[in-house]
Order: sequence, then structure tokens, then C-alpha cells
Amino acid sequence: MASTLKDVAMLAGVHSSTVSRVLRGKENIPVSEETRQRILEAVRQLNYRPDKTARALRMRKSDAVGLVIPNIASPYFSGIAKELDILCHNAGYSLMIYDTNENQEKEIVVIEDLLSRGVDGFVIAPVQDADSHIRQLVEQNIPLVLIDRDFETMETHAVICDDEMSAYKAVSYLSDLGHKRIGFVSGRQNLYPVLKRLDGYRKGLNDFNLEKDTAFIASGGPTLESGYASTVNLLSLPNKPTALLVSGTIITVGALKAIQEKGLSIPEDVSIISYTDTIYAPFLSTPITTISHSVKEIAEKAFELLHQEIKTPTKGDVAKVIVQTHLYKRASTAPAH
Amino acid sequence: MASTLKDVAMLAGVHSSTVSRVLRGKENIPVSEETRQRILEAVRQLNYRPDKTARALRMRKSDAVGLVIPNIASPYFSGIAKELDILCHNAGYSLMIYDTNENQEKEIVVIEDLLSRGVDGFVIAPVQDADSHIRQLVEQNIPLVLIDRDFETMETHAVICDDEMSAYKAVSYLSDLGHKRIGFVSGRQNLYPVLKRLDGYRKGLNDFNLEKDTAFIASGGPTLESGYASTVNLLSLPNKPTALLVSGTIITVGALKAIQEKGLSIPEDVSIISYTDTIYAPFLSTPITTISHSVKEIAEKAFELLHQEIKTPTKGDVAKVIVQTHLYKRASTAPAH
DNA sequence: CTGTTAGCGCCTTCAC
DNA sequence: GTGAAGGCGCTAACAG
Repeated sequence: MASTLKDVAMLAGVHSSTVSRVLRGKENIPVSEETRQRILEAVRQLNYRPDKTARALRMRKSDAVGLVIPNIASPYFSGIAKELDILCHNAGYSLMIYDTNENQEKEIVVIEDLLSRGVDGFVIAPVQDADSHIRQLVEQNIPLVLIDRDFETMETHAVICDDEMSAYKAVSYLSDLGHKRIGFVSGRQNLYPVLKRLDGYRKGLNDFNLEKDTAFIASGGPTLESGYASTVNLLSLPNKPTALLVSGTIITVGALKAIQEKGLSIPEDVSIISYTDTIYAPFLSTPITTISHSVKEIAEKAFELLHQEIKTPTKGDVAKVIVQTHLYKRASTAPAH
Repeated sequence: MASTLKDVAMLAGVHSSTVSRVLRGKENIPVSEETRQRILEAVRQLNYRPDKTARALRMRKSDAVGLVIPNIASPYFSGIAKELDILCHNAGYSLMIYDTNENQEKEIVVIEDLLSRGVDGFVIAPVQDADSHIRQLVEQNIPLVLIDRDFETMETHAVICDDEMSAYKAVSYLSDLGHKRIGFVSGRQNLYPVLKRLDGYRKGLNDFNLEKDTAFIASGGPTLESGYASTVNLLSLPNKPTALLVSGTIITVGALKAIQEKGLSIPEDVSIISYTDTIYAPFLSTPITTISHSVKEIAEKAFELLHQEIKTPTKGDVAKVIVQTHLYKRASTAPAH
């Protein structure tokens, strides 16, 4: 059994409230140097550690923030988790990382759990099958920053990527290489980044006079199998694309597998640009051209907004921060034949 | 402000203790069907959710378990985190994932934090620069399972891999291919798996009569740079190894980078076997021979042990579970020239 | 300067 | 069957 304030107080011969005062050492609170030392000594002897559960109950705050992400096994989200964790830790918060497994029900449960554990704020990459539970957080003025996936009509802070522009640039680059038929492979189409990338993709097709065909757009679930199936479909078209814009790490692996099994080669038969964050990108059989995110920058902006919001709530004055991505040109993109 | 038991009691016209009884619905507790319904209705109306902070304070248990890992951005640990999260969630626990960043001080802080938040148990992959804080957990009979990294002399449950045997088999395989000089590249050498793999490696060198040279063993920190530097060193030896056994995902990327920059090719100039869990392994420029872990199996065994321990503490009766790894032979290993 | 008092929201024992 | 009382460990307001 861990020792309590009372135990320390007993040993030091004072009242527990005095111990409490000393321990949280507000500068302006008067307490004699002598008793202070006596208390500190008792704390040491008993190896006292404050009970954060009790503190949280009493204070209505927990010095904890909840990170809610759809897939901790994704290098993108785990990268954000890592960076955010470091920032939180340095600022004296604990970061509680929860995985929703891209499942809306679980997200709702998880947010309620975090709420009932009294976290001071949230960073959420929402599943986006529903939004009312997020809306509730906003209405209750609970500090919240969305990352990667925004609900545009909602008054929340958000840190998102330049998805529309990055897709547009990718298409532009492929167009410069002479590609006329570009496929779009992605996971779930209700996700904000996918939607935005689609916008950029379509805009690109338009502006550069490329072939438009709804069959060139293949979206599925967030799985390797889905990426595989989508790519197989695209590459089985009589009039198949000569280049692919692929969203997501695991989708990309599915796409690579499909291409390999079809006996096609990159970039001779098909060029590829991928949204992925794998450190293996340069070492793939064909080093792959990627659009990459700075997870550190995303984490930093998100933390900054959240921290500010926790300290001094900004009533409805909301920031939508856009983080620039970067196109790393590697060997998976080549002129169309 | 969220509603409390009292609010519900008010609305239902009963006392809060009655509400509490109904809500935790122990079958054998008598309560009239009528008031029960009235209470349930009030709960619905107020959208009441129990406060887990208060509950944890009162009950001395939180229905939460803490996962403490050295690097959430590693596919190995994030894979374990994901699987464990699913298991915990299904069993009604919340999983709090904490990253120690391979830093001993932070690990200590983080465990104390989790402790003071009243978690019911721990799953820990320890940093292993120190062990007294872990020993304390054991002494206080706090449910605990170590994963990946064991303290052999400590009476704790542990789920570890067959590191010695897997390294031995890797050496055996390389020996069969005719390699006489095999290098060993890894991260920190105080880690249990690294130590065990070294044991297996040395045993292999012995049994198969391979060249022994302490210069063939290059261990460093847990970074890409370290893996890079170690590999550069090995491959600069006058009498350099023709094969490398590499531990760790990020170390492997460093090694690949070094080989590439040296202008060497795999497997012509150097064969490689890697302990890594990247899904990209089959798609690398040379698909890499890997020793892979079943993160799912590790998570399952760990959860089983922990769950059991939380429900009915087994005084000192401790299990060390060994999970088999698998050697996936790919193109990065070839006969020595 | 320090002690007393009164809860935070919940659960458990003991009454009735 | 249900209510009242007490307390988990902590902090804040008020005394003195």
C-alpha cells in the first residue's frame, strides 16, 4: 500500500493540508522553513507519491491528454504519437494513447472512457463515420484538436495536411512525364484527406487535360487486401492507367503486391506515387516516389493549439492549421511510354 | 458538466446508493423492478456516465492496464500495442499506452504515473538500464508481465522470443550457404534479446567452425545512425564479413543505407538476415530474409497472463513464455562466393 | 504560519 | 427493498 498525505503528516507531526501545501510549493504560500524541511524528509522516508486519481477527482483536471487515433500500427500515426508524447511529457502532461482500430463504435467508447477519466483535452484523428460525439465535445467546451482528418463545418482546432494541393502537384508531375491515364487508389472515401486528395486529383485531370474515367478511382477499406484488390481492378482495365496515385502505407503495400503478381514492373509498366511514411521507401525494389508528412510538425502544431486551449480556452476562436507535405521524387515515376 | 449519480437519483426520486446498486446490476442484489426501470430511464435521460476517476479512487482499481514500451514508432512494438489494445478492450479494460523513448528515467516516471493513476496491471518492455523500479512492482505484488525483454533473475511473468535459438538457426543457415565470416549488428547490448541473440550467434560460430573476431560484433544505440555506423565499420574491415545478422527495424535501415553507399550489393557482396517486422520486407530492392515475430501471439500470451494475475494473483508462481519466431528466407541471402 | 472543515463522485456497510 | 453515513486521497476555503 502506498503512503498517503496523512501518513506523511503523521510522521512529520503536522496536518495533511500543510503537507499538501508544501508539496505543491506555490511560492506565495507561507510555511516555515523548519516544518517544510521536516515534511520533505518525511516524504522521502515514506517514498510518498501523490495519488493522481484522487487529485483528478478533486481538481477536475488530470494533467493528462488523450490521443485518439485509428491505427497505432501505422507509421504515420505512431510517428505522431511519439512526437506528441515527447511534447506532452516535457510539459508535464501524461499522454494516453488510444487506438480506435478505424471503428466508429470503439471511438465513441474510447472518448467516453477518456472523458470519464478526466483528461484535460483531446487530440483526435476521427474515424469520420459519425460526428455527433465529436460535436458534443465541442459543445461542452472540452479542449480538442483534430489531426489529419477535419470536420470542416465544425468549430474545432485542426491540424491537417495540404492534401488537395499535394495531389494536384502529384498529378501535375505525372502529367509532365506524359501520363494521360492516372489511377487513384485509396482507403475509405469518407475520410477528409482522401476526399481532398480526390479533389486535387480531379482538378489536376481537368487542368492538364487528362483522361477522366470513374473506373480510375478505386477506394476501399483500410486494409492491405483492399489496396491489393483495388489495384488489381485498375490494372485489369482494358484501357488501364499508366500511373497510380496511392493513399496510405498499407494500401501501398497491397498495391505493390498486386503489381508484382501481375508481372508488371515499376516504373516501366506503371508509375507510382504514394502517400506513405515508411522509412523503407528508398530501399524498395524501385525506390518509391512519396508524398510525406512531417509527423513532428503535425504533433507540434497540435500540441501548441491544445496546450493553449487548456490553459486559456478561446471561445470559438478556432484555428485550422495546414501542414505542407513534400514530394520526394524517386525511381518509381518515369515518362510514359 | 456531466451528470452524477446524485442527479440520476434526484430525477428518479431515489437515493444515489440505490442507483449505484442498479447500475452495477449485481444479480443477487434485490431491487424492485419498478424503481429499476425508473432509474434506467433517468440514466438515459441524463445521459449519465459513471466517473471512472471517482470509481477508481473508491475501488482501488481502475479497469485499466498500462503498456510501457520503448518506442511506439517501431512496427514491432506498435503491432503489439494494437493487438493488446484489442484484447484489453474486449475484456473491458482500457489500455493506456506509454512510450519511454528508450530512456530509463522516463520509464521510471511513466510507471509511477501509471501507478498513481491506479492501473490494475502492467505490460512492460523495459529499457533495462536499471531494474529496481521493476523489482518494486514485483514486491508490491502489482500484476506485471514483461514482454520482449526479460529480467531473468526476477520473479515476473514474461513473454519473450526464442532469441538464442533464432540467431543460432540464422548462423546455421548462413553457414550452410558457405559463409565463414558473419557480422552481428545490433542496438544496445544490455537488452535481453540482443544478449540472447549474441549467445546464439556465438554458439553457432563455435558449432559450425566459423571465424571468430570480436570486431565482427557491432552494437550501438537504438538509432538509424548507429546501425549505419556499425555497418560501415564492419564493412570497412580488411577482412570483412560476407554476411550480416542485423537486429532491429531501424538498425536494419541504417545497415541498408551503409551497404548502398558503400556501393555493395545484396546478396552478391554481402548476405543479410534481419530481425525486423516491416511489411515492406518482400518489396525491398532485394527482398530481405527476416526473422519475424508474431506480435499477435506475444500480445495474446501477455494478456492471458496479466488477466489471470489481476483476477487471481498467483503468489510467486511465475511463467516465462517463449514465443517462436520464424525465418523467412528471401533473396538477401545467397551462397558465399 | 498552520489546523479544521467540507467536499469531488462513487461504493459499501449498516440500519430500518 | 431502500436510505443514511462514511470514506477512498486530495485540495480549497476559512479559521485561528
